Amino acid sequence: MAKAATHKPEAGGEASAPASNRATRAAERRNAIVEAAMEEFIARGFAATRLDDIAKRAGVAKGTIYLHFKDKESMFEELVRTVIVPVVARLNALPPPTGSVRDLIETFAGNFLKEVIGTRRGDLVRLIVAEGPRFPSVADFYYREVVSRGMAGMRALIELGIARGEIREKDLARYPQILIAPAMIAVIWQSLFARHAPLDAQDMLRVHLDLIFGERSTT
Amino acid sequence: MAKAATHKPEAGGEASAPASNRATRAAERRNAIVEAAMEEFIARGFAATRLDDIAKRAGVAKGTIYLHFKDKESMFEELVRTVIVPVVARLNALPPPTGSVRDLIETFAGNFLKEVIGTRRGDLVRLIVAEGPRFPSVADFYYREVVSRGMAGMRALIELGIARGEIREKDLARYPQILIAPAMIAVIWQSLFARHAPLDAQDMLRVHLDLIFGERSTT
Amino acid sequence: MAKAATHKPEAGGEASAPASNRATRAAERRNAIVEAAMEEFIARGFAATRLDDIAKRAGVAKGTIYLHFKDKESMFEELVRTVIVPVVARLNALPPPTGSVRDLIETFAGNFLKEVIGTRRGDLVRLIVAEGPRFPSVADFYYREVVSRGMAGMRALIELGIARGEIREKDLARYPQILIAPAMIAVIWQSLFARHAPLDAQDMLRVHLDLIFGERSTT
Amino acid sequence: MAKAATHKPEAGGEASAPASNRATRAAERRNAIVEAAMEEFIARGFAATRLDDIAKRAGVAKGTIYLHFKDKESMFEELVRTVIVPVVARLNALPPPTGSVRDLIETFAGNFLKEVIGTRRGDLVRLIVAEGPRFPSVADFYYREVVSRGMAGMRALIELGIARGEIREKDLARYPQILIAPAMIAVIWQSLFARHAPLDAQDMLRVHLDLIFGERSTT
DNA sequence: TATGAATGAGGTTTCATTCAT
DNA sequence: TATGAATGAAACCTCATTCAT
Repeated sequence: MAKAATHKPEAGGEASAPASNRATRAAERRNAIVEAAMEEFIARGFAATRLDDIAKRAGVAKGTIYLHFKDKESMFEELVRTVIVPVVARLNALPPPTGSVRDLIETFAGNFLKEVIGTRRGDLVRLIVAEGPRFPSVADFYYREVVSRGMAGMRALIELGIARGEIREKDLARYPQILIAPAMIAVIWQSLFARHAPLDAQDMLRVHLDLIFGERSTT
Repeated sequence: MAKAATHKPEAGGEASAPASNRATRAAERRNAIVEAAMEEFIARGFAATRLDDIAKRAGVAKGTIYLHFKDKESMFEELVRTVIVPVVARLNALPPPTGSVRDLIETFAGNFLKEVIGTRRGDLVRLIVAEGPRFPSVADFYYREVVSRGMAGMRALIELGIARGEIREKDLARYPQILIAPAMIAVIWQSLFARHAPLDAQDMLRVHLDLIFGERSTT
Repeated sequence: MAKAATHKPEAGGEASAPASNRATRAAERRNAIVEAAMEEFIARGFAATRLDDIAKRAGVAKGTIYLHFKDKESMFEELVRTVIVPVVARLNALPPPTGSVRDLIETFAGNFLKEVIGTRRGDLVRLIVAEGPRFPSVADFYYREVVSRGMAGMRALIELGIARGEIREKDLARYPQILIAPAMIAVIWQSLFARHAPLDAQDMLRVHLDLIFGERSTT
Repeated sequence: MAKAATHKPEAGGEASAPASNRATRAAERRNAIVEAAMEEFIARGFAATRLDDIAKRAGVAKGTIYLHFKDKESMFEELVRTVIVPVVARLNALPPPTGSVRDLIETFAGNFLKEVIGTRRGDLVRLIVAEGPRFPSVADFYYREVVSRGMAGMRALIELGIARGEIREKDLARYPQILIAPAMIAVIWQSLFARHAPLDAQDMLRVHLDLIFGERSTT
């Protein structure tokens, strides 16, 4: 890690020039492997994914993978971690609540849908659902880092909504899952049934929020 | 094991035991294989399941599987069909709507939760979510036989609820998924996070129905 | 084992005809694998031996090896056992001592040399010396089954020789290894240095016995 | 580690430290590699030894090995030579025979046992026995430099003993191997069977010499 | 000269599928 | 029909060797 700064301290300005010492290139390779592995694992699941294909897609030799990961299982586990970390960072960087709770949730969930539905991120969720039971450590990590935090955040918002009188159903605070449920369903729906019956996730979200907050009077 | 007596059971007359003829025994074997395969596929996923284990669990020889199924893929596909058929039959045999729509849904969904959450049937749902993208024919079949019918049924109930004034949110009829969402979430939640935070699916369902129908006045 | 007699009880006389039911053929295959593995392990040592070559030499597919042995290590261990067992049987079937102790030892050791020096059996000894430290279980087995028994037998003979006045050096009974040493040396010598300086093991044995029993008066 | 100071030690004058110039450091590295390789080859045999481990143990990078040796095989061959050379030097520097032949042999063999049994040198003997057949050049070298010289020396001693009347068995001169045999056996015994039955090599040697020279009258 | 990341051939092992019995 | 031994393609993983730095 500290090595990155060692051999070629970048000389100050000028920058762009060599652009790649050993450590940098190693990190790039690792990233390429993570990228490629994500694609393959999502497309085929853990067991059916071949390291050969990951290597080919990442543009490295098979052996190179083993310089970065102990074996296929560890690769899968670390990979999920690696991909999830920025998501967590995002969650933590949420702006403080201003405006109505409904607007807040609508904005947040809207963004979520836009960034998740039909994207690789969404597929990652499905991958975790699919492989979780075989990779308890992955499920645990996902629960700890994403689910439990997300739940806590939702609960806080719901309580705020109740306090402000926007939400009437007081028991909702006990089940923040209800708030998330349609989004989850949308994610799964898209990857399984999109070609039979596409789903307008944003509109469905609006209807769902109407159930919770009551229908909008004017908008 | 008992097989010693199996080989020529009808040695006596010609039709002495019509119930236990070749066709029946074959069907029994096929059932045993289906049962065993379900368990294994659910426990390990398609790719990681070994035919050896299925055969062992079913108490047949490995070769026997190939007398009933063309290959592993076909077995998986047929198997999902086989298991789903009774579910569909159930859906079709629903009693005509009597009483309030809410009671109807509550009863139905309550039963559903009881029979699905934490049972092999629930795992089947997760299995389809997991393997669907690799088995479009499975996803298609599931959509056609279960999802689309379920959706249609839900939509009909919702429209009835709207007509009777039990449901205020008219747009809900466009998204019957919202009605199902918490149940789906509960299924997935149980298999991934039950040990971190068990979920009272029945109670969550009640809260969700309160959102849709309004809180119960007396009960 | 008992299966060998099951399916085709050989019909009485006639014999030669089918000659090979399933169990028999399996045993033949196993033998072929053991034979081939011996050759390869002796020629290259454990680590450098390829299962591919063993399979090829045995005339079976690579996978077949795994029907008989758990993995390469177990194969090596079981193989040494398999090959050593008849040797042990031989040792146990030695005739009771008649004639002079010297004649007895000379005959026995002579036969030993004839059957071991320059044969695969001799190479097995070298193999055990070579791989023993990496396969304690093999060394243990060899010590228990062959070495300790051989030592005990030698000691008994030496004590008999001392009692009869044929052997003067009483302490020899404490080191039966001395009796064996030249034979062992001969085995190793042949496989390492034969082409530089062939060794007449039988004659060397005679000289060694002269040291122990005194030179023969007439012969 | 300490390497930080290594890079330019002679920065001062031009010949400030002639002892620690490039050539010397290279030789030191080569020695470290030889040492480390010996340990590893002895512990695992040729094929199972990894250059990675040798490099790690020697404290150099893997690539450095290739600056000193062409490849793994050459390294093994050169290494045996390197380690054996001092042994040969020792043999050549033996003091001229004074005192009785028995004392001479007893002293020499006693020292040999002390320095070889249970030491790395003894393991080297076993290593050569183990790998010799796969490395004829090693066996040849060992025969030429050590065995044949040792044999010649032993033979001279035996002839001296016969001439002086200390040894009665005249044919012994044809088989100096007999003199060495117990020592060889002891070496092998220790590395294979020490934990089952430790062997007092010095005492066994004494008994063996008693056989050759006759029991000591007084001592 | 020294490094160690990268390579890829080659090894062990697994497992879906076949087929003689 | 049923069996299960046998097959061999293909997977994962290792490690001697190379080469840019």
